[in-house]
Amino acid sequence: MSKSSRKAQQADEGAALALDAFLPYRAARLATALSRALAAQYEQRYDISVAEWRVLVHLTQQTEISVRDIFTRVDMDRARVTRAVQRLAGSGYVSKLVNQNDRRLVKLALTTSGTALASELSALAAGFEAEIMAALPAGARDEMLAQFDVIEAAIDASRLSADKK
Amino acid sequence: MSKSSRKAQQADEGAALALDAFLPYRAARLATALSRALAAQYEQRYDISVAEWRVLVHLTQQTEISVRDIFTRVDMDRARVTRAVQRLAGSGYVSKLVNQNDRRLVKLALTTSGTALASELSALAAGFEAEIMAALPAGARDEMLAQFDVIEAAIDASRLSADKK
DNA sequence: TCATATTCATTTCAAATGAAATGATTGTCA
DNA sequence: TGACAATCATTTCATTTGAAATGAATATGA
Repeated sequence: MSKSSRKAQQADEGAALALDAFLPYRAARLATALSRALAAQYEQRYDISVAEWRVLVHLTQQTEISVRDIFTRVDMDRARVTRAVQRLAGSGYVSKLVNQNDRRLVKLALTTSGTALASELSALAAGFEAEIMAALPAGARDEMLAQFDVIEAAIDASRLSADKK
Repeated sequence: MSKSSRKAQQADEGAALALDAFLPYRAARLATALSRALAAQYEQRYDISVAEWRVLVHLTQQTEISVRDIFTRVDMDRARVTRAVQRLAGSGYVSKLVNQNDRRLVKLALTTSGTALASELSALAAGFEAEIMAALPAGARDEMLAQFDVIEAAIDASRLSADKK
């Protein structure tokens, strides 16, 4: 079907929103494409879900951390973090201790094997990203991330984001 | 907590992957932030889900279309499209007829009220996007979408994406 | 033409998801 | 100090999700 023939099928009312040029839709599509492609690299090989992967990587950056610390920073539901942590603890990748300063908190940390796994996964992820980003000019990635920051800030700023969950 | 104090907590092994600078994670975060903020604008007001919204907008662009046409173009599962269509048909926004040329296919189209709703939603969505994108320099949006195209193409090209669902 | 394969939409079923409830702990303030 | 509110992690429960199964229709090719 040619592009021009499409016009004949256009709905008559008003200017139709072009979904392919609509940022929220395109962002969602990009995110699932990236997530799927990356997950295909590690899911079966390491039997790790996306949520578990995020927790693992997060623990690489900050250890001795609580469930709350993770889900506030990592854009996941509290329940999802709890479940990911349970599974990682069950597999021996993460240790769970009670924080003695505040016994409501859990003190999470990578075990030795967890650290090793996180290293492997980080390398895999970095390689994946490098391979993908090779298709773009040099500074494009950082520029893009900076723009993401601006957009997220704009969402927070305007009361567009309602009350946030 | 200062940025430098974080260093003390860093795990020792290798270079930690910075999640905040990792594109797949950032894309996912951006997508959910945009989706949530936009959905907050219409979900309760129109009682429409994200999936239904996508189907509706898609029908604005091409009418007389099948379920398959939608889910191949719109990055949704076939089941999800079927369900969204069922709900839209139940609400009287979309008509479902059997395509007489190929009776396996469903012929979807917006009803009058569906067209009206789609117009309202499109306007709402366009306004939302404009408000958000006002935070970025002029050409930034199109440039970003072009980069998304490149990234998606790179994912498809490399066998990184396994066999695609 | 007939048998088989393929394509389409839907349904089924198990797993993932997240909002709200729960129980345990700590903070607040009278 | 003690009552009440707030915070944390977990669990519960209803909903959503998507992979695979199903059934109907069409395509293929012997």
